Amino acid sequence: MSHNQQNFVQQLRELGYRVTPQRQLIMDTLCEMGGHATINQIYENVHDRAPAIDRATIYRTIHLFNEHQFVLSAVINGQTMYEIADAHPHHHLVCRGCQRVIPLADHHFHDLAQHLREEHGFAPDINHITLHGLCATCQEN
Amino acid sequence: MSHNQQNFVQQLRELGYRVTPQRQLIMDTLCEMGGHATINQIYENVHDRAPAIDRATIYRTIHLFNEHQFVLSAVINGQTMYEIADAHPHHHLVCRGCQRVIPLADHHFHDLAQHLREEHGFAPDINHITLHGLCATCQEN
DNA sequence: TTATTTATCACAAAAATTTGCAATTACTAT
DNA sequence: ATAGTAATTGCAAATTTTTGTGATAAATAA
Repeated sequence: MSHNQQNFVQQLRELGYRVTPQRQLIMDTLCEMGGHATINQIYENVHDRAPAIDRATIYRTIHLFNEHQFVLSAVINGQTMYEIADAHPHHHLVCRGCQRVIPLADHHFHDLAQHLREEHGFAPDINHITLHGLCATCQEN
Repeated sequence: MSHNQQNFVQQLRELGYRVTPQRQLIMDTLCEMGGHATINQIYENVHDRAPAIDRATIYRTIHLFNEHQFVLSAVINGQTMYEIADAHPHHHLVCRGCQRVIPLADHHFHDLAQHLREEHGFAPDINHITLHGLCATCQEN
């Protein structure tokens, strides 16, 4: 029932999709879960409230949401994690040594994004970029 | 049998892994395939030459190679693609409208990488970054 | 409201990926 | 060379993800 939720209903309809109880519940659940969640965690949360909802519906819905950027995805430590796209774009550095996730402010990608727009006419999705690498600690080992 | 291959054998041993015929054949195959390949394409190529090699071995081996950056992965159009890590780092812009893949030269990430190193002590893997977004053509629609 | 249309759903089946395990084989040290 | 050891493999089973399909229900128009 958040502000996001209102937009979401309207946008779904504009895109020609139907607003079903399943989709609304899944979106509600995602909002309440907050941070990163796996498909299975999402399923379990949804299933607690509506046991009849099938896994296939979770998969199809999350993919639909992701396709239209209602939900963002990132592969962290081999697991695909999903997160609601909110008003605070942020990025992650994932260390492949210790699997630590370091949040990164938005502005670091501004120059790059601007360059891509100007030189390539390409509008990058820069709401949620995940870069992998090695953190300071793990570089020493 | 390429130059890569020599390094690869040595590096595998240094990391404490064994150099098996399976691993060598999979590496050979990846070298010969060149560009992006799905797990299934890799399996089929390997299977043609060595039918006894199981899919599980392909999965385990590709994941091992990816973990140690012998092989790079990128999710393109929902499919995970694998590619040998070669001497020519490059990046991709993937359009989520038309699924077109636009190659991008290495130097665009230099500033960003330097910043991450200096400010966060983080050493990013910038050999093969994939950014998603909308290309010039698809933005008009 | 009610009827019509068609996207979406639950279920089942298929396909893809991961995991457990006994047999094999690469490496190491004798 | 040979023996010892431990990682790796193929196979089978388990798990996860995707897909096909008839029944259901959301949107639209009368």
